[in-house]
Amino acid sequence: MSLDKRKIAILKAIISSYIDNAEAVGSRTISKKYELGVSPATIRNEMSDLEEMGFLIQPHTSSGRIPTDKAYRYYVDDLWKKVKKSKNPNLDKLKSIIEDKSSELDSIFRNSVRILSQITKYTSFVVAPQLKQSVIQRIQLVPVSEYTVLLLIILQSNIVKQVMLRLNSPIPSDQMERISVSLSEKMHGHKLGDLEKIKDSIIRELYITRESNNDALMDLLPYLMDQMTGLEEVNVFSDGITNILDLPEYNDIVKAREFISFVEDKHSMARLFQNAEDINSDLEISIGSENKTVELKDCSLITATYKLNGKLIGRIGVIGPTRMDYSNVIKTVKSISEAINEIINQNYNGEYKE
Amino acid sequence: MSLDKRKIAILKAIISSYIDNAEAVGSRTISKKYELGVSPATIRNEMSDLEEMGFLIQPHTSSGRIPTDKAYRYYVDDLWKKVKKSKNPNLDKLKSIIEDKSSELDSIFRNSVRILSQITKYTSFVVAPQLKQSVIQRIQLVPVSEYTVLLLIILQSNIVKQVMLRLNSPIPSDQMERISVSLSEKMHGHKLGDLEKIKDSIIRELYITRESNNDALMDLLPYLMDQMTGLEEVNVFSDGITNILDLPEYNDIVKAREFISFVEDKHSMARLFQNAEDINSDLEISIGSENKTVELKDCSLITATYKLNGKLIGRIGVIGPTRMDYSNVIKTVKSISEAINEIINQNYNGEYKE
DNA sequence: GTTAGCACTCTCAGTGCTTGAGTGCTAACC
DNA sequence: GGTTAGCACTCAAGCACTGAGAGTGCTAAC
Repeated sequence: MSLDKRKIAILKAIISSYIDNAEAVGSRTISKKYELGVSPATIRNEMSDLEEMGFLIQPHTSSGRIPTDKAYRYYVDDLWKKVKKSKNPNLDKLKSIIEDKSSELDSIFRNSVRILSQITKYTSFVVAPQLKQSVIQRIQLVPVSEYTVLLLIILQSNIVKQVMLRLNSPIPSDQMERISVSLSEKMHGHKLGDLEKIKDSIIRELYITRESNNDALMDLLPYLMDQMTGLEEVNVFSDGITNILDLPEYNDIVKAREFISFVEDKHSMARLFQNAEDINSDLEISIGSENKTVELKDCSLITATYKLNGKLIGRIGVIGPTRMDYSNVIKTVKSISEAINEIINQNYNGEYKE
Repeated sequence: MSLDKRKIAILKAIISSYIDNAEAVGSRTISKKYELGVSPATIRNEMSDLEEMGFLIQPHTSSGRIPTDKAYRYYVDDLWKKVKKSKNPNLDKLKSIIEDKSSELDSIFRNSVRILSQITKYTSFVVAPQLKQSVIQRIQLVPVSEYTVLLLIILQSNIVKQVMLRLNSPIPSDQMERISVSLSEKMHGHKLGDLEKIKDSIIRELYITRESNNDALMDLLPYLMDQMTGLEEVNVFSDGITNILDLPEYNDIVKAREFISFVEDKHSMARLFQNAEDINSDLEISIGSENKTVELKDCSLITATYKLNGKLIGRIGVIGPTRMDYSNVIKTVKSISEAINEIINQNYNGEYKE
């Protein structure tokens, strides 16, 4: 038994209908709504075949049929061929919305997820830069008050991380710059994630050099290093969580609660993309049981990467039911990730020109 | 008809029982669970009186009774007398949890709402500093790369706001400091919220002075001022939103959705505390219909202020059903707000000592 | 190979009945 | 006069039952 043209047409019709209505699709519905030129009885025969082939299941004997994950996979692969090369006509408009007011990374991400969930009507999220891989450019201390100093870690990607330090004793203002320079020298070129490892050796080196005369620095150092190594938190933004409450599949409070808990938990979201190997492709679609996480076995995940300097640093995407409007979501995720990529590579990666 | 001792005992018993079970309370239940020494029939008579006085209502003729907002108000006022002066034995423990790892404001707030919702099992939130009232201490530009500069706005409260600026042309490094000083001179002492108003006059003044020779500054200025005035966003953190899905009153998806949408919307949350006059008291309890917002007419809100320099800058609190565990929530909100106040006044307001 | 017809299945919404929790009222009690 | 037992009454909630409707699979005819 093979997937001939008519079977494909019927399968697509069933998937479309189910995506629209979330109701099991019967043969009569198909023959009425989609002009296939055959009677319900014929469609019934084909549907029976499709079920045997694993593309459809029947919730109960006398009901219509619903697509399986395998069917969605087929549908999406087919769709992808068409969308793959399509140009994005609204790129500039999207960019200006995303970059509205501020080109701060956080603001870019927040705007992106907002617009993504507005367009798709599903839940969207960004797993923001895992800065562990980022290389330190230099360190700058900025005095704030007598007993507080702002520590800026300027990364080579032009991202700036900040930590507020509390001092036990004031640092003379003439030493502030010297300390910044010393720290920069020691840390320049190291990855943020490696700080933990090289912490002790940096402290040792500074002890040996003339810097050990610098009391203020030596006092501050262990505390400062501690604060810096505690920076690797993953940032997750999400939006449109309530959108799923409009979907009939989440009429069940228990299911809704599970979903929301999962999405709201940064750690579970971050874990989705922990194994960097799996997520190399720019656009990744994971349908139902293809998800490794049990909690998402009824969901589909469409995510895209964003890169800086060609290096993958995070993912943006949409979570929805397996019955999602793949066509729209794929296009939207693709467009928005393209927009983000252009924005951050303009702003954080060298010669920006108006 | 007056609230004699027995009526009060019965009323409290009914409220307790309803807080625990969310089920209309009958006379038999009261006489069995709470030892009042009278028969159900007597309790029935008293309940009938309490209903007439507006403390109870009956959802339908043959059901038990549930407390009205008026009853909760009485209950809470009574409770407050006892809690008011109580000391908080866990203050130091709370402080260390809240200040875990970082004393960054954002991190303090995030930790606070997390622990607040964990303890209370309701939804908690912080409406973070409205910086409009904050006074600018000085301005500092920090070079990040050839075409990017980080603008730091250091406020007198030791809070630092940052904006990333993109340059059309590089600023010579010897001018960077001079620009910082000029800007600081002009803006020192002004409120962040007033920038919009004084923007033009600052630009004019700088034109008149020798600074107008400083091309880099004059190029940058309008863009910089625009970015600074766009900073007044309100920050809202929340946690434990899913907790409400465990409550029977939110078994209804529509109600749950309304609630979550409201809490997730920063603007609606911020609006709760817009009228500064209303919220002077350190601990504010707003029950059901006492809330001005229609969306919260079935909710109670328990919030506390946090202050810097004696000046109110934000609120932290809990939203839950009117049937909430007031005793626990009031104590917890009180403790946590005390902890926050101590932390931020140590860190952001002068002489910190270990 | 396609289709009309028919028997069959299963869900869903509506109906009526029963049960139980709770009330209000009355009359008796202390 | 306050308290209580007793009783009739009310209403929601759960349960069984029913009929309608949507859908299928099979068979026989086209």
